[in-house]
Amino acid sequence: MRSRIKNNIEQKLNQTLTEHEYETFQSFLVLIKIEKKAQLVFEDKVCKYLYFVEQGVLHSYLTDDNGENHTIQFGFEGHWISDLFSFVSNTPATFNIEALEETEILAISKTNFEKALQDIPKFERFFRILIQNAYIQSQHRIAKNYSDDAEHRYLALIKQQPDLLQRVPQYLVASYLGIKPQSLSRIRQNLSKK
Amino acid sequence: MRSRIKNNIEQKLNQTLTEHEYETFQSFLVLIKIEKKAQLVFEDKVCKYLYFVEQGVLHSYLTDDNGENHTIQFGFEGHWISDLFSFVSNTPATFNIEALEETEILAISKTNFEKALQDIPKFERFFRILIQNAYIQSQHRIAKNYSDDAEHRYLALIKQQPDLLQRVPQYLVASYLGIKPQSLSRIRQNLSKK
DNA sequence: TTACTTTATTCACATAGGTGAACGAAAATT
DNA sequence: AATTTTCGTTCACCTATGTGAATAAAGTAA
Repeated sequence: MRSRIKNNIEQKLNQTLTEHEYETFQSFLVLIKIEKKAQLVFEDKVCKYLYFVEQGVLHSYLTDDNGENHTIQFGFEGHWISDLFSFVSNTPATFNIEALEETEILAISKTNFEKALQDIPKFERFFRILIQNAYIQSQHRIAKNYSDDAEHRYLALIKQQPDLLQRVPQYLVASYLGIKPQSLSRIRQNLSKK
Repeated sequence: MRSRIKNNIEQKLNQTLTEHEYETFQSFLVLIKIEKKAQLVFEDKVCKYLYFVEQGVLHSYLTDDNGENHTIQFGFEGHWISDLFSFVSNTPATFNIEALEETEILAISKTNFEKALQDIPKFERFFRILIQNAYIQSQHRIAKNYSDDAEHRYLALIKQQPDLLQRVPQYLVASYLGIKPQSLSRIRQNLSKK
């Protein structure tokens, strides 16, 4: 299996993995292929894996009391996605995770996750750094949501990820920005007038 | 030094620390006492420590392009606070951190943080769990900001932390909720009519 | 190709929250 | 105690985004 995951780990650790370490870790992973629109994690069911996206895109979203969906995160190839709280606490998930394209994923179960942490000392460090980066991003996202209006958030997003609108439908981008699709249309219209 | 920090660590690890481990870790910490309104971390200066609040309250906030402050996080006793990105990457902070009361803090420098990770194997795990919890909270905060209006967020906040308004001024609570002080006043007025 | 479904746009109107000012109350300072 | 500063409230008006409907465009299936 030739995977992006080795690079992902080595880059975060800032050191290479030995053959043995990588082989061991690899043996903990399961390869999953799912169709567009297939659902990987269900609200109210325990999320039993951490997922690494090998190829494709997923998104995690939550359904609110009005039945509306809010996209919390996109997971493109080379990124990890899960309902972390559900995973670590064995409680029902609050998020759903669904494929936006035909997608290949590497999944690690909780048992294997714990084995990896025990058997390969570097992995405790790897996961700390992985989560640390995710946390930092999350804090900055909160900060931006407080200080910038939707137009600025949209511009920043497409600047940072120019291919986003080619990969995911616009109404999900709107959802991720915290606005309605009509509002994103309006913003785009205003921008095109400028 | 009789500190809350031992409990904090043992509770997250779900196991006790040996005398030696705790002594070692303790030797890495510096006790700082600061006055109300004293500033611990400055936007644009590198944040060189992780802080554990022994007694008192701090808040981290960011100043936007309009010169307005947005409170990102409160740090009450028993919690950790820092500008994590600045700390790990040695770049200027984006957040300020300031005391809201006379406050006692335990600070760990980057050098000592790295020593702790190396010398005490449990600590890599401890910090992973610490950050993991913070990340999970942060994700849920983003989710709630998307699905709930300011009134619901306010009610959830004071339910979860009933003494908050006794400890910090109302305009900072408004800021944390992502609204203006006048709007929080209006919300409270509406609620009192119900 | 045709039919069907999903997605994007536009519009008129509604609403939550922002703005700036005025005021009083509380807290800090002298 | 007197003064000054900070904080919370209220109000009238404003603006960004939401709402619901109509329509068009794009994508998918038959």
